[in-house]
Amino acid sequence: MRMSQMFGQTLREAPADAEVVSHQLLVRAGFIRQLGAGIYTLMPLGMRTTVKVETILREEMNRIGGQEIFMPVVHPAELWKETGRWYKIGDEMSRFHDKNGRDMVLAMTHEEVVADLVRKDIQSYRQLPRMVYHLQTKWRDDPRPRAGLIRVREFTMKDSYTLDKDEEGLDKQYRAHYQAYFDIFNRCSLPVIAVGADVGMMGGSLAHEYMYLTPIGEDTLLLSDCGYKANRQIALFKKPEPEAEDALDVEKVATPDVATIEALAEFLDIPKSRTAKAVFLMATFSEEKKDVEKLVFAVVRGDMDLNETKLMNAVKAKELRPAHDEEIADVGAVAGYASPIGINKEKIILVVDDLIPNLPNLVAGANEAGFHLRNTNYGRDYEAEIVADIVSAEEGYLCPKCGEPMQAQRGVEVGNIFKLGTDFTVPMGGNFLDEDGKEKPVIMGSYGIGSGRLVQSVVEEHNDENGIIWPISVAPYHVHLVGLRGGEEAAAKLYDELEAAGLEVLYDDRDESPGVKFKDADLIGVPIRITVSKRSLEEGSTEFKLRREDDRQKVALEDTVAKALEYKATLEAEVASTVVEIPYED
RNA sequence: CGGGGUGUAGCGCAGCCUGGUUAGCGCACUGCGUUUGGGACGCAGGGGCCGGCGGUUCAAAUCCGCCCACCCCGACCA
Repeated sequence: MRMSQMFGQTLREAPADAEVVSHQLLVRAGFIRQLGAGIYTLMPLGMRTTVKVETILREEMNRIGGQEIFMPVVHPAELWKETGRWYKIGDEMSRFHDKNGRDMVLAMTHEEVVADLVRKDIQSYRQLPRMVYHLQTKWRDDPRPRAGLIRVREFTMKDSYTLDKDEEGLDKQYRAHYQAYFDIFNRCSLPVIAVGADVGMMGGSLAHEYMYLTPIGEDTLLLSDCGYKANRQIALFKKPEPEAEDALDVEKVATPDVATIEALAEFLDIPKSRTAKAVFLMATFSEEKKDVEKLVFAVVRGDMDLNETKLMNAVKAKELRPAHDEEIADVGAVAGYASPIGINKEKIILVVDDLIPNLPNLVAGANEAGFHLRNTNYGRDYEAEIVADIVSAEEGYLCPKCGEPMQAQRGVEVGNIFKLGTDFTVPMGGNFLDEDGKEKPVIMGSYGIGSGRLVQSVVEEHNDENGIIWPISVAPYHVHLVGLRGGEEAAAKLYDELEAAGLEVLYDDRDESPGVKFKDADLIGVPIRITVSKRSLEEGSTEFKLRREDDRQKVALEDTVAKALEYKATLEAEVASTVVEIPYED
């Protein structure tokens, strides 16, 4: 590509609304342009890198038996009504009517379409196992797009789906993905870890998330030196052992204008850990066809944070939202001064963290504005319907496996794998006839990688103060050829020769000063730079520089193509050497 | 959805508080000339419904109201 002909330009300054380095660089270097919140155009450079990433995705999916298909981005709503997700998912799914007034949806994901294919095309166990995948646009009207391509509303995803006749088959395909995903990220030179994850709205039994560890990540992970690692949504931890203490009599104390745990601890001069915190949430349950809301009253130790994912799983709700003050008052509780003692238990589901029964003499609300109770004791003063772990793990909490303090780190979820089971094939009738003559639902797995998020994560990992430093595997070009004054003719000839040798070359033939060309080369970040100038030609040479290194090297003009091929091979071999077997961890 | 912030040329910004010539600066862009190994210089240019609507006023980028868009934190999220 001759730069003088390329659509798009580099920017000296990044737009003010780009905060994350990788976002700034992708915009400045001319890879992406924003169209709206969470909606981006891929420019020629961004497109080339994306194609590189997608090629890797295809190769690795094909390698484990994937068959590429292409499913639509617009779906009839009927499919989503069949699995219930039409009702379950809120604003995040965009809906519209076609000209006949039929409900349509923009695809957020494709489980329903796959299940529909299953019921149309799979009849026998002889047709299993199978694996299909596609690369397709997804639309999720996310409440908060952010950080460039890291979190967008419209994005391209590689999603694959496995179809099996039994759990063993699913496990086999799941493990194949587990390894293939590491291979994919390694080929992109992106370091990731796989962590246990909540199955969330996908349902199913087991899930891993592939996390790129970085402060710009939006998920929090808990990591232990012993190897335990999990998303905070589900991370376990070892609860502290409280000191034994005799239960004392309940005592009502006036606590005027003390409505928070902080204020309460200060007012009574006690640690927050000696208080019980009450949190109210409205939970939605499906009963028959209707949704029913019920107030969940959760109690955790005052210094700990409620984990809504754990709570949601504990009460088996499909949705949780903060309760309004009126809803809290309706059950006889007073926000800020609430406790389970003396509450109308008919109307609520009381859930107590499993640490609470071991904690004697906690301070809790009196359900009366301005008053708290000292020395409340679980079992004597109240009992809960559910006792479960409903607290979020934090930095420094003890590892559930080894008991040592854990570290909290942020991460970007660049991929995930799910054992879905029969959650989609049962409601949609995706059955097959098994060897034993019985009809059974096909067992599914679902596996996703967002290509844009992956591209930006690579940039976040590989950059310096001058710009991007692409790994050669996903670089938009292999070689950035800089032609300076006096070297135009030789550069143009070299450009043709390099391309003829199979190299992808970005040739800066613009009428610009050397400074501008070098700055742009650094910004765009192509791994191998070759400069041809009057100065170099006087010595009969060209100048090589790797983007990631500072030193330059003179190479005889006639050896330039060979040298470029050699560098490319070396860099590719380096990347390839990182692709290794990763032990599978549940 | 809650909190905070920003909308003035392609990008970065000043002007607004205290209303009043033709709305300004840097980069980018066009032409000419000089320059040429790390974002050059001179001269001459082009480009703006000052986010939108409404109001106050003789007069609004500037004051007031409503709306919209975008960004950040949180909530949410396969």
